[in-house]
Amino acid sequence: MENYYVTTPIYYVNDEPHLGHIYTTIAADVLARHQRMSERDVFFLTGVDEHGQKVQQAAEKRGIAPIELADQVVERYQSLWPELQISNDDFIRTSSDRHKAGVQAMWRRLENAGAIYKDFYEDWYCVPCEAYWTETQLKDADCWDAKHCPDCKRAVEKIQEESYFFRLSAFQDRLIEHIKANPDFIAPASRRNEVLSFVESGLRDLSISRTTFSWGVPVPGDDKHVIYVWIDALTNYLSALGFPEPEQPAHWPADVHLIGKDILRFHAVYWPAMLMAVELPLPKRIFAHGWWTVEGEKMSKSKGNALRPAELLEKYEADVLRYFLLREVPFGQDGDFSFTSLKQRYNTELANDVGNLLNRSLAMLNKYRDGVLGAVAEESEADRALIADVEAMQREVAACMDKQAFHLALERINAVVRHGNRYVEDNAPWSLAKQGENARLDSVLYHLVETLRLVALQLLPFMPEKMTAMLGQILNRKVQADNFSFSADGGWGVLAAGHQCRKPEPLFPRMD
RNA sequence: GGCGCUUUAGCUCAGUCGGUUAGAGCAGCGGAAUCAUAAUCCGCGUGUCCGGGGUUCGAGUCCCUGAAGCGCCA
Repeated sequence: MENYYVTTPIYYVNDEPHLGHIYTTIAADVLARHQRMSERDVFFLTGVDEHGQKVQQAAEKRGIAPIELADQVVERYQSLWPELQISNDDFIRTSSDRHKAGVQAMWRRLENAGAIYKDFYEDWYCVPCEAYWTETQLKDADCWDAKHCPDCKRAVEKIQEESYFFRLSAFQDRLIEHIKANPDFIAPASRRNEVLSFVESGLRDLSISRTTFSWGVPVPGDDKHVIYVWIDALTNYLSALGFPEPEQPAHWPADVHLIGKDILRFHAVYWPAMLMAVELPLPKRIFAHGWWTVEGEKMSKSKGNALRPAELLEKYEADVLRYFLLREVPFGQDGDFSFTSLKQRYNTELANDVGNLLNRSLAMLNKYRDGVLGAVAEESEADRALIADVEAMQREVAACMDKQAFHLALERINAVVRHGNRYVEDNAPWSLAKQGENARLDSVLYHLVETLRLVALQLLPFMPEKMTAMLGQILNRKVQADNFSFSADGGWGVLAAGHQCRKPEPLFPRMD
């Protein structure tokens, strides 16, 4: 079986879960579920980044140990994921022993490869932002006199410390070569351009250790130093797979790292360079998605308009959120979360189109045929067109998923649903029933139910609960989302004549 | 300041290699049907394709230039 490895970033425990976190994780989940249905050996990883000065200071402020603070926030993530139907195979914590072992092994291998050296580091640091600023950056931002952070305007501290460095500059040419030779390595294309121009403008070596705080993984053989965020956090993608035992885990390299655009450089430049240094294969793809605004406004703490996942889940079912987030905005672009728009998509696409097609089809099957599917005597032109459309949808959705084009996949599925509704009008089963044309009636109803079944199968990764319910109505048995595969269930004609369907129950009741 | 991207119907956007009347969804207007969650289906768009210049038999699609917005870097 072919492997498939998909990751989210590890989320920083200084932050409560918000819309951006659930967005990335839902996207990863949909990919994982789709690939499992395509019978690939899927490993879907998410987790948390617990280390760093910010967490250490926040914990001190509250008078608790960093690990206690981390435990509290970790709990929020770990209880949230099941509610959103997230099917991750593992959850990595950077405070875990297995991760620390992986990070220290990574460090040693970088060291053995001659990619690490010790020097002095001098810079200006903003603690709240965890950002370093050079003197020129402060001057350019007109912040030099006041000595404050160009981002948050709070005070920056001068920092000079002994530090280990990673020879990032040594990998500049190979990175450029790799990005150019692999057009799909960084997506979307606009991000790829940005990374390329960043690398081409010249890379500086990277400071990779700190002596100013202790909450992290110690540098092997030099306990004064803690390994700084890059090597610590990025190595999670390997440590979760057991690295360094084996040195190249079976699921490596990752098929896709899903990330927010804010951490693109770390994933598309630092991480590949590190992997080059230790001679491991690079991830096949890095996809940076966009940001959400809420009702047209940027989310921020001061505005208090950040959407809390727990509150959203009180208002909407997980599947509805999953659908909306991936349908509303092309993955990779920024988008706006508005309740009006969510309701409109729900009512038009889910309630009116999918839900109602299911409902009217099963209602007619029950009304005219006691819920029992008949045989298809003769295929009409319209029947063949419908089948061809369903099969084209299956191919095209698979292609979309390979490109993380969720919105296009959903649009394509919706097109089949609309075709189904048109097919109902064109063939008017109610007239066939009235005129006693039972052979044709059976055939039309069969094509509808089979179309619905295959539509549900394609939507299953997006809306596991809703589609389980839909398949339950069609198949008339208790079903589980992870028992379906495209090869076993995806063919046209799996349902046999004589099959009994349930009476319909509204799947997506209209919102007011 | 450098590099890049975007600007197409009321709204959100699609338009591959330049080639017949520039498309989709939503919203709006009109009609049909009645199986259904009053849902569905059909019909209806004379849009300065941001402005200006150019290349070409022909440009939304290529080149130059200007404007507005955005991103990355400095």
